[in-house]
Amino acid sequence: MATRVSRARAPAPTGRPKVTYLIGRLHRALRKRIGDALSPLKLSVAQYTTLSVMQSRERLSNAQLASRAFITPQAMNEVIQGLEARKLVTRRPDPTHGRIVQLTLTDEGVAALRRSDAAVRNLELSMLTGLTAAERAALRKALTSCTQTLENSPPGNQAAILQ
Amino acid sequence: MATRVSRARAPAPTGRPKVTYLIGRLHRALRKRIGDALSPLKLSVAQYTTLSVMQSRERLSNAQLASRAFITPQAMNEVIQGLEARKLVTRRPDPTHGRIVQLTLTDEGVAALRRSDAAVRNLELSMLTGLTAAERAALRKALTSCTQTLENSPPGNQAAILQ
DNA sequence: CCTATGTCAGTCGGACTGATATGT
DNA sequence: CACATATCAGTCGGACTGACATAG
Repeated sequence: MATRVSRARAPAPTGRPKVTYLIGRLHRALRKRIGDALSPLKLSVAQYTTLSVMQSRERLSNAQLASRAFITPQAMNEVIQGLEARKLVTRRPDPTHGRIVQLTLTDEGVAALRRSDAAVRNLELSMLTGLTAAERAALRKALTSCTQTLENSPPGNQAAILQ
Repeated sequence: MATRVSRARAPAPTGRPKVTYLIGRLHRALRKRIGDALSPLKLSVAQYTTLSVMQSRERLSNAQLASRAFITPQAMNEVIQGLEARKLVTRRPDPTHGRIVQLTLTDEGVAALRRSDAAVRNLELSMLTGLTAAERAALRKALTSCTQTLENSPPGNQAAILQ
């Protein structure tokens, strides 16, 4: 039979466009723009993010950086290698622990961070055009809430989220 | 009314954690979870997204699908190839245009979509735990606004958008 | 000729898992 | 030995650009 079932379908109780989808789409657009904005500075998005993390607190190990950026140490290691090759960070052994390598921003790294930060900030401001200050704050709060909920809930128990 | 400007540090008018960073982090966590939820169904996130797009309106061409998913036709083509290999979609030439290939969900595709939709919906609901209905609506609205602003603003004029 | 569409090929950034070496 | 840290190696999904053939 002619299945013209268009509106008989139960719409998702989460709202029409899934937040999942919106996040993915925004992420893609944002990544592209940031990549473009950062390309003159020869910085990748991951590198910029890492530099940002290093800004606030220096002398972190690779493992600590990875933990803060919520990626694996291996992935962070690759980012760090790129940054070190460009002399934006320095590596030196921890005086109290032979295996740990301390990472710090070089002066060049600080300069690169400052320049790229300006570019990203402009981009973010333009993106947030159309939202009031209250809406921006609410957006940050909502994104943070979602992320924490996801990261804290053990995998596989989405159905039993009662917590 | 101490509007004292601290010029020792960049004040970051966008707020402390950049929305950019929050989006990236949430996207990563979300992608991982969806991937896990979809792995029993042998579906990738991109494949699931594509199936979702096909659900609402069938008989789309690859170019149309790509446009709706906001990716390049080449990227969509690869996704479609995977779906066709798994017999979740069928391809047949457009009767009125020899070059265009119409794509439709198979019964298996509909079934796979339904099952994965349930999984993703559960995941999304759990993610949104902690947000009121109004906050969820505001989140959707804000994400949509940001995406449209980014997609509509021509590249390279971020600096022209004054705060 | 020009445009849109499909598709092959190569490449990329970012992240993952596994394995391994080493220091405490 | 257990454990954390670093790092090499391989792989992956997802997306991109370029090049090209073809249909209208």
